[in-house]
Amino acid sequence: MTISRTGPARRAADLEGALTVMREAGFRATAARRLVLEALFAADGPVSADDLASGLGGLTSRSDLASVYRNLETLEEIGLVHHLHVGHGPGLYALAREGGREYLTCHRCGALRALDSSAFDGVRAAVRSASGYEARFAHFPIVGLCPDCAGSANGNGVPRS
Amino acid sequence: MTISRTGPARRAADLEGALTVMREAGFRATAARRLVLEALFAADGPVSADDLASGLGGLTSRSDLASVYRNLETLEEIGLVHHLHVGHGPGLYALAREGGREYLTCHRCGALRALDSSAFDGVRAAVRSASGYEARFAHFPIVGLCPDCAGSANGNGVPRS
DNA sequence: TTTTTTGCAAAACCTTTGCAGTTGG
DNA sequence: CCAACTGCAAAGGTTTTGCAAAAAA
Repeated sequence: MTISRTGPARRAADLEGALTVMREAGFRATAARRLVLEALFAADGPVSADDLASGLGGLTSRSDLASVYRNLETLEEIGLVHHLHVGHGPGLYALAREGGREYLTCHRCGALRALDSSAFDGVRAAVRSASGYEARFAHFPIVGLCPDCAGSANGNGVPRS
Repeated sequence: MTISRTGPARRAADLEGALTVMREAGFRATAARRLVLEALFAADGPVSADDLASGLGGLTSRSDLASVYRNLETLEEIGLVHHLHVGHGPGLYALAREGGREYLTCHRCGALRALDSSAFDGVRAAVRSASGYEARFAHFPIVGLCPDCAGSANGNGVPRS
């Protein structure tokens, strides 16, 4: 499957709530899925599939990378998870939130900033007026220079993309 | 090398002009570079390294993919070429243009639209006001629904990202 | 001649897939 | 019990790298 047909964001308060949602959606509550969800709840921002499979460096238990990918896809179909792509790195996954979040990332320092979708309404209007496109920054963030990097002069530092 | 330190856009009118710029920058004018440049001049939009190595499907001569990648990197350092990333696909390369171009792409149909950087000034202002970030859409385009796809209802079709 | 560049092959990186064995319901 | 799911291993697509041979200046 090449397409991830993302469902609407469905918020679960905790692990058990998420597993209940899974069962209601007709999926099984397996150990592998529990591990992925535990790691997602433990993470404090979007993380890679490899981070999740590695147990976030000791925070949670290790699991199989292929299963993590398969389960992330399933969780995303259900609407419990969403993912985005930052620069040249691996895809990043996070628990979905009510209303949705969209992102900005700094090409100099790699900072990733998440805002509620509504914060981008003005940007969307500007894009619409410039091009007619209806922009979304949930899956591919806006890339630019963050205020910190813009502040610290310009010629030094190691750009990340 | 992980970083492509893009030089300022430097426009060359034709193949020989581009090779002259290369020599002035201290690089050799080799057959492999000539092939890459020929293909870039022949292409009518951003194309992948593989497209270039394959001779654009018969339009130009085939060449070695690894050399194409190395030469694209060199050409980008010099400022003759720039590249961007669209969705999940391979990187796309094009000859640089005066003033620079930035992009929008449609996540439904894959359309890629290039505009002069100045067309994005309003968008940049909106991003600055929402977040303080100084946005650039030259390397990672704005992703959204193009007017055509937005027009043709919404439920069908095959999304490309 | 000598330093740069090439072409091939192999590796690296992220992600997907095939399949036999396991498990949740 | 049996369809859904797992874990491993292998493959896929893009890009990078090592290295001996070739070629530009």
